[in-house]
Amino acid sequence: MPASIQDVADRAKVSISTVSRVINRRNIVNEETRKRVESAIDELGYSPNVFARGLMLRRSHILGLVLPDLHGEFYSEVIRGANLRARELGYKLMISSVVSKDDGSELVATVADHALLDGLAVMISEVNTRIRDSLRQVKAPLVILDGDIEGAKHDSVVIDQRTGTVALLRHLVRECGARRIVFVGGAATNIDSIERLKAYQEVTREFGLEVRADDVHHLDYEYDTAYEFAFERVKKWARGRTAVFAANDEMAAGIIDAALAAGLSVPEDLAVVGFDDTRVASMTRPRLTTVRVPMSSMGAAAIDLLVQRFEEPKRPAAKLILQSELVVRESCGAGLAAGVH
Amino acid sequence: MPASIQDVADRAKVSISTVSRVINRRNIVNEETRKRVESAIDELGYSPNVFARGLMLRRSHILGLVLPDLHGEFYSEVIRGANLRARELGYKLMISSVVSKDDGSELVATVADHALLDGLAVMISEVNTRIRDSLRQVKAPLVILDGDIEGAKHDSVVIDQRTGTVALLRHLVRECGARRIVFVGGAATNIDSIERLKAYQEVTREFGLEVRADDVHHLDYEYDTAYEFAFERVKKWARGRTAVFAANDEMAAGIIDAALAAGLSVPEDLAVVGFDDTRVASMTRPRLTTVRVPMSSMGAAAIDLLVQRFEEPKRPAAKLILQSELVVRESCGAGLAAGVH
DNA sequence: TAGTGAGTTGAAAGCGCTCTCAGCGGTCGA
DNA sequence: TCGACCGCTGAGAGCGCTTTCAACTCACTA
Repeated sequence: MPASIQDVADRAKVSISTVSRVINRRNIVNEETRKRVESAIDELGYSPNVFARGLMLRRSHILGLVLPDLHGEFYSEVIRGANLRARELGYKLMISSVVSKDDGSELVATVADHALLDGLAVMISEVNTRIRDSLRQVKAPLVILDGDIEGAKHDSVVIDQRTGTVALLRHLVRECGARRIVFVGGAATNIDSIERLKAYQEVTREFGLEVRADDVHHLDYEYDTAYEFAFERVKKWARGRTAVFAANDEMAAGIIDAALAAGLSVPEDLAVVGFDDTRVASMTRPRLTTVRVPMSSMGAAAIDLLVQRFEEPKRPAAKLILQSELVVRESCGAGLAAGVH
Repeated sequence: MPASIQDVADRAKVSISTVSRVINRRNIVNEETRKRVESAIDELGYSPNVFARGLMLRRSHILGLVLPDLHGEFYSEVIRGANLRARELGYKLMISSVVSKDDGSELVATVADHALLDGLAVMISEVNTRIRDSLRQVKAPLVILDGDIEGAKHDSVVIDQRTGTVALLRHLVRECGARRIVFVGGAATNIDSIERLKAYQEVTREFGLEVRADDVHHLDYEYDTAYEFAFERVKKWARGRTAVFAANDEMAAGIIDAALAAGLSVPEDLAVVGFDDTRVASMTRPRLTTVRVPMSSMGAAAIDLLVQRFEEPKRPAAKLILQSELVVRESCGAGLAAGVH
């Protein structure tokens, strides 16, 4: 049984009130008394019971982070950013994931005992009403990553995918001479995919590019799926100045490998670009032209907003927009086209 | 202010004792009363206060996971495995990292309020006395991943790196015809590196392979470092039937790319193998022959041991050994050598 | 008729802490 | 000389819960 505040008080020959005062750094304690208490604390290796404290203060200094899935570099970086910042600010981080086909009940379970959590950051990747419903019930400070819940006021961190995507696609058309762009997205309900598709439609319209019926596809963000999917089509795609815009790097890698396996060369016969700028983007050959997303900054920003909210509960809901950024490598064939033009 | 047990009691016209009994599934409550209480709970959206409960029960159902660094796929997979298993068993996971050059005090800070944590899993990657010292003070159930603390009894999960490494290196010699193996490790104090180096020495001795003074190197597990390091040496290495054994996949990828950049071909001029079987291992060209490490199983196993410990506090310290496994791809040139032999 | 025990419930203690309030001795201005 | 105030400290209430203990009701048995 660890030492309690009473043990410390006994040893220092003071009341527990005084011990409490010493701990909470109220400098209203006599110098000498304070020293006596402090050494009693040291000798007993005392540290205040978190539960008793939480019960009184209604503050746990624990923040929750809920992600769609813990797989892959993207999430790992978000966690990393959040963890570091939480540490800096004196908070602890509790992590949880929501399995993909969740109806929201699991999320509620994670969140329900929000007496435990001072605040909660949730990353939303699916347009799923159930999840939104359950989130709306959360009373603790809430930060939504990458999405929005109407009807609930909360802070949010979003990535401006549009700017990056538009820059990427314009680059494809202007610098790389693409005349047709094929879109390969994640699930049709995936928020990021939807955003990227929107930007895709915007740019194709801007340049008057023809979008054929089978130029927009929805897969699942996986390498293997993209590989198989692409393997049957790359030859067709390769006729004409076609570029493939994959909504993440993994799929782009799969498509590149499918093209190479089919005897094509990238980017000469087919340009391929990705999204996220994860580790794989610099591992493919040719290396991927992609859009960099500030993953760890997202996590850190979420924590920042949460903590700010504690300090200033009345502040109007903030929406933090993080920029995405075009990263040009070889897979788009910019160098080539520059010669052609 | 969320509803308390008293609110529920009032609404159901019973005492708080009865509410408590209903919650804790003691079936000693009258059917009818129970229903009344349950609907009161529903109507108020009541959920018990974690702190009050923790104060009484001295159990939080929160487990801690401390990792050396949250960067990279390896750790991300450990977290994932741990998170999933914790969920299954009804526990929550608190994550923290220890910055690399820590003296252990940060770790203590993470751990100190162990009233909060029911148990703790710590991954150790450096032979660092300070960290060990602070870990020895932990009284809560402790599981050490990938290391050992003498003087403290605790459960541990280790990966049998030897078996996998030996299989890998024997494969290099027997199937790929390597006559010289260069070792490129992580930091000299890194536990995994040390283990892998031991196995390296064992196999070179077994086959009577000459190990020159500059055949063993210690870098930092990074792609870039390995690339630069290798770039100056690959031509020298390539004379003779040399293979490079990098202690992780990232470095192996850097070395492959350095070799290709220097105009060599892998594995014909130089065989390169890695360790971990992370995502990059299948992204390099040629793809990496490596050793698969059960990353997410490690995390899950740690949680299992922790929970078992609660149920059976007196059980002697267990050491769970997870196997590593040789994964043969193209970078070692097995196919080639088979032809040569 | 009283005693027994099962089934069910409530009163109250107490977990370890924070915080309000009152009380101590002493100094100071009126 | 007295009240006001200051610096410091302790008593005690109370946070929301679990759990012990006693009590009450209602068969059922001796």
